[in-house]
Amino acid sequence: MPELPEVETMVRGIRPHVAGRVITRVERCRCRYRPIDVTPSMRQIARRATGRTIVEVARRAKRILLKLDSGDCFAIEPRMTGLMLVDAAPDRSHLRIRWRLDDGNDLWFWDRRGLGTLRLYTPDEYEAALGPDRLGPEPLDMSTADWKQRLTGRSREIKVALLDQKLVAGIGNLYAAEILHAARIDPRRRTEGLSGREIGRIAARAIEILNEAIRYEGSTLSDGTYRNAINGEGRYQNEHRVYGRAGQPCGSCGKATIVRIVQAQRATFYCPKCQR
DNA sequence: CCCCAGTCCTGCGGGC
DNA sequence: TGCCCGCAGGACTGGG
Repeated sequence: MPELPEVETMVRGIRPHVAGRVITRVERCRCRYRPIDVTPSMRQIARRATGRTIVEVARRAKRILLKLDSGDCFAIEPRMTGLMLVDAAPDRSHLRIRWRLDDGNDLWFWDRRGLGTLRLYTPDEYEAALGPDRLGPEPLDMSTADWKQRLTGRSREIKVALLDQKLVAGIGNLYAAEILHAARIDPRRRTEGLSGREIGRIAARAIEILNEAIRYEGSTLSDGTYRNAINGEGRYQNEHRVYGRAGQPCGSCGKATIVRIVQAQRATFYCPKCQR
């Protein structure tokens, strides 16, 4: 499930192979599955992107950005099982989009479940879709004051709030659990009831956990889906303290057992002793 | 405002 | 051994 660290790992992995290259062709792959959601049409995309140079490879929240010399920008959203790869893939049957580059290499979008999306935005469209009105700030750029300001005015469970991409953009189910465990906050706590000190812990631990996960190249779960740009596995799954560990002893206190509950129809894992 | 259920989709693992 | 069903949860939508 690519979240911020996994998407950042993909961006860093493809960047040296892709930045500065000219797109000689962009096409849908022949695929027996339903085609992924692409806007505008593939014909329009090919017309606007062919012959263009990729001037920048970046990340916004959970999307990979390929900025072109025309000002247009590809935004690839992997959602659950999407991957960006260079001359590699877990298998060929789930390849979805191919960018042919002027050095003969191929950039691929691979997606098993096909929930991912491809967009080609003009600068105005980019602002409308991914600008500050639609998407919250990057958690790695947020201060405690930013968190306080954005958490006030509404009340809901803090775990649910962390998944709200308008509040903070890039955190998903796995890292929300790990951040709240590191911050020692019960995921069921209401945002209005959090003290300044507790919000400060969330701000600090979010940066620590996300940066650590980036250093480990993200989390490859037991389904093996997530891969880096050359089809290698992440290593952060070995560092998980709570996610997917229901029934196991908490790695921090060593006494309590990790509990699994459901919030907003998603699994939440936490330690009832460490997290209050 | 808040919360919930349903939608897209495929693969896998548990239970029988 | 084989089959079925539930689960995984990204973002979004519509209803209460």
